[in-house]
Amino acid sequence: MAIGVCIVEDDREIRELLSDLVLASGQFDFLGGFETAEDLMRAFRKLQPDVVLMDLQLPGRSGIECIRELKLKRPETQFLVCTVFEDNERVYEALLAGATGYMLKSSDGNSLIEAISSVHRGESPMTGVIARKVIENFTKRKPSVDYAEKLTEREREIVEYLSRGFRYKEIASQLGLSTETVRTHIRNVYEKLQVGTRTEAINKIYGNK
Amino acid sequence: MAIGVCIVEDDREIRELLSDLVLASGQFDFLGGFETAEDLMRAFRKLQPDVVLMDLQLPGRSGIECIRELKLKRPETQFLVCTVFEDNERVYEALLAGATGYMLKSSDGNSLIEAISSVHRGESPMTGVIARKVIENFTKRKPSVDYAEKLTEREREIVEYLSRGFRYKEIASQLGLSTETVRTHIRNVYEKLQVGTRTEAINKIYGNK
DNA sequence: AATAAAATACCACTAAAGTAGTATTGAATA
DNA sequence: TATTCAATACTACTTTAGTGGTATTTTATT
Repeated sequence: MAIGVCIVEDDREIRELLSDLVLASGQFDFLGGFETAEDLMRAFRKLQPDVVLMDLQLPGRSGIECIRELKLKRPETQFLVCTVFEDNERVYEALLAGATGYMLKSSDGNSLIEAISSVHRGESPMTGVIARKVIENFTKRKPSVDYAEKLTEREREIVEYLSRGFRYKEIASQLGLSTETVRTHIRNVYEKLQVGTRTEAINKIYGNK
Repeated sequence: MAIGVCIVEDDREIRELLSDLVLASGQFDFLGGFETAEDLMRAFRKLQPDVVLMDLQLPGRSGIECIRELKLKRPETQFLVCTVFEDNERVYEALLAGATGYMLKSSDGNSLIEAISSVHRGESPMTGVIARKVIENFTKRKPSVDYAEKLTEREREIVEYLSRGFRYKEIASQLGLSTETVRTHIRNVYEKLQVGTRTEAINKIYGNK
């Protein structure tokens, strides 16, 4: 069964160029070219594409937002960004949103065709320049602040239980405390972390984001 | 001025194969092949290579340790890993240590030659498979497919919001639903995952550690 | 055309989480 | 020694989360 491919690109000429490329290769099932993110989003459910070749700068909703939403709906679809930009910020955003490949419009046709197969195989095609940006971005990512350090021993202990989904009274009985004490500790933790719920606290400390 | 290249590889046959490749290309100034990390480290100061082609599994000190030390001494030198391994952990470690390219021994000669020029130009040559691992490593939040698969589109979407700590009514307004609908979806999610709280659901899907 | 699954929505209820204020005790420390 | 911090604990209250039952509409599938 052929790989279903959609293209989102506002410039008509480029869109047709890409469509021709995909069609001419004979390896894909071309499902359609779209001018805007909204157009794709409307058709997405019906088409269920395997790969979406996506420009980032679009009229209306940005390609990045579009990827974020659609990737949630259907994680199997691979989003291959194809744009003229290769600035750090955009690459980073796109990948965080769920893109798994990042190519430049200046790439030659064969590379693009190969990139489409490649993302579909579960790889992440990208140029060496972009790969370097990705690496720089993620080797520099430091654990910002160690929130856990702000907490006392007891608080850390309790947060650990919190993160496992224990109830206040369960934590209390585990640690031999009163439920009210647990409640107080948690209140203090939230105050220190500047959060208001269990989930926010866990995300802040264990960095689930 | 030609690019100065060193090779570190314990297998003599492969080392000579790589040396020949580098020499035959005519693009590089081949500075020497080394059997161990220690050997390179002794000669490093004198040679001041632009690019080091480096195996990771070596007798004595590991390639990763070697990169860590030498990259500190001379950041201009680009370390291009060339190994048989492409497991997540090793890729991650090598890049953190200061490698900027990661190729497989199974690559063909031309790709390797091109990769050497590429790292020297400030790019990060790597295969699509490795790029995917890098991306996965730094975007995290890889929902366990087994559980996520059991959920419908809408449910996955809502769980994502849940995991970020949104309240029912916040999710509802984000998605343009009634709070009661959100509540119903979440109830169904809990039923499918056999859990009873938000935190348990998140841990089951996104994996707590 | 009939059926199943997904998405939507409501009511009523209980349990748990979170907010606010306060207080006591022991240990460390300025 | 006076003070701060960590740990303990209480009352009283509001908000959010989770449970159970039910029902309508749309979309896919047989």
